[in-house]
Amino acid sequence: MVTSEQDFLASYDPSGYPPVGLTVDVCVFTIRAGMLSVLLVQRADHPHRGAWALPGGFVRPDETAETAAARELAEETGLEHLPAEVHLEQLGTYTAPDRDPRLRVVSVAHLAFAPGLPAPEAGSDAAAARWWPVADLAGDDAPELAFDHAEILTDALERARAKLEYTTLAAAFCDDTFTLADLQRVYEAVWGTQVSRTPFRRKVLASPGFVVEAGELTATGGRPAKLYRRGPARFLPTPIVRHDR
Amino acid sequence: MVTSEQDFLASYDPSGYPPVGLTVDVCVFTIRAGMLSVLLVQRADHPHRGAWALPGGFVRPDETAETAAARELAEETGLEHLPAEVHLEQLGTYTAPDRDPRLRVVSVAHLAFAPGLPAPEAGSDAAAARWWPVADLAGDDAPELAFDHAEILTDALERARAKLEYTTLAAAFCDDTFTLADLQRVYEAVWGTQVSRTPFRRKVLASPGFVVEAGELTATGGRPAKLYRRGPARFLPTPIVRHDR
DNA sequence: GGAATAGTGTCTTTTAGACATTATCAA
DNA sequence: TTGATAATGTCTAAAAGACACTATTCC
Repeated sequence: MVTSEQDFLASYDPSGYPPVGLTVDVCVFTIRAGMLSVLLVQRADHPHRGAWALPGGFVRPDETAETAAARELAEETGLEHLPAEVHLEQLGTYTAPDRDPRLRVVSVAHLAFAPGLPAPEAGSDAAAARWWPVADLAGDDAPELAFDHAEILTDALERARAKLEYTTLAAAFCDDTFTLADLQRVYEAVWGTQVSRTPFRRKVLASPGFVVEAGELTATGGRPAKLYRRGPARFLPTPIVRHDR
Repeated sequence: MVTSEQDFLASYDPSGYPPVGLTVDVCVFTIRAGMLSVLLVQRADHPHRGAWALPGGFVRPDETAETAAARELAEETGLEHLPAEVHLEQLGTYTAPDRDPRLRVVSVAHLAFAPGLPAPEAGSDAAAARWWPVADLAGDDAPELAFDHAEILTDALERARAKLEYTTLAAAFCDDTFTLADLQRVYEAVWGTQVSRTPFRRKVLASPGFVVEAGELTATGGRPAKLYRRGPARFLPTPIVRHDR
């Protein structure tokens, strides 16, 4: 029986195990034109040349996976520093031995929520970079996704949808100040369903620390709406449940 | 700017990056004597000699992390094959560069729920192996945990407690047949709180596919209870919420 | 019969959901 | 004034939670 201690000793010998590459991929969601969208880059090189992929890259020796994901995210979105309101969390790790044809690459996938961000620029490793509405990634003329990124995206979507139910993370999609209608539209965009107004407003306002009044009003075509900011709460006392339909 | 493609090329050269070890750790919970318990092994070698650790080991070249976790779990519990009712899922990946003093080791932690299992045997790499009530891992005479395993355990506990709210996984802690009182005791053991009977029973029986009647009765000191088996459902239509106190 | 445990009925309070009503702006 | 959007009030139905009551076994 091979024990883990023997494995450990074997690992001191570089020939004991084949090399393992450690990367991060980031599935960053934002809402653009009312649609849930994800940032993808088009690969300039083999393998999967021309296919669209989640932004990502290798974890450097002094980095944690999360640090590397934040760096990649800032680089790909062209920002000097990642804005504090961007939410970043680990999604899961993808370890199929043949997921990269060149060598064993293990990817720690991350999930990020961001308010409106500037249009991205292509890096030197990417032919192009753009926001894709997630609805456009399912149909017949959906682009091919590289590696196992379609699976990662599916998992990220499900995680994001579930997180809106019991956390305050929907506000991470909003600008610094926002109305309750803005927040409701986030839920509707992410879930792809209608949300009924009255229970939604009641629930949000009854959740301490979800939102706090900013003291200002919007100036739009209708009655001005109160503006809110993100509150300190991270979890909802009782969930906002989604319904099919 | 270092791009991920340059990183990829560098990784073909073994000297481009220091070697990365890929391991799994498994946080397997069961309920013994009414207490939520976790399997720990006592380390026989440095580093952290004598400290208690989560069972785990290296991922082999042909394995996924989940396959490796299932293998380690079966080995440590002394079982030939992992019983089908054991639930195993990925918890998260721990990547702090210095979490192992010998070389960079990235660990994909897993979470497992198991019904009553035999007392484990120590492997060749472990001085001892035993089930620890999680309540005994917090106090003053709690054992020292190796590496970052205390952090992993904390994350696993929180995940387990949350999962009972919206999934049917509590039944994974039960034997093949069980009573509703057994199931309620699972919730109470994992959450460490009281659960009130009437709403609990109503919720369980109103959740299609959570449990199905086995058609038999217990023969105990009181009125015989109906026995149930695990149903096909994996998620609850509405959550069973925990309350503090 | 009494203790112990399982199961059911019922009452009250809370919450969800639908919908009507009022409020405040711009054109 | 009209249209648009925000905010509030109200009614009904469903669910949660507490608790009492009944049922069935062993001693």
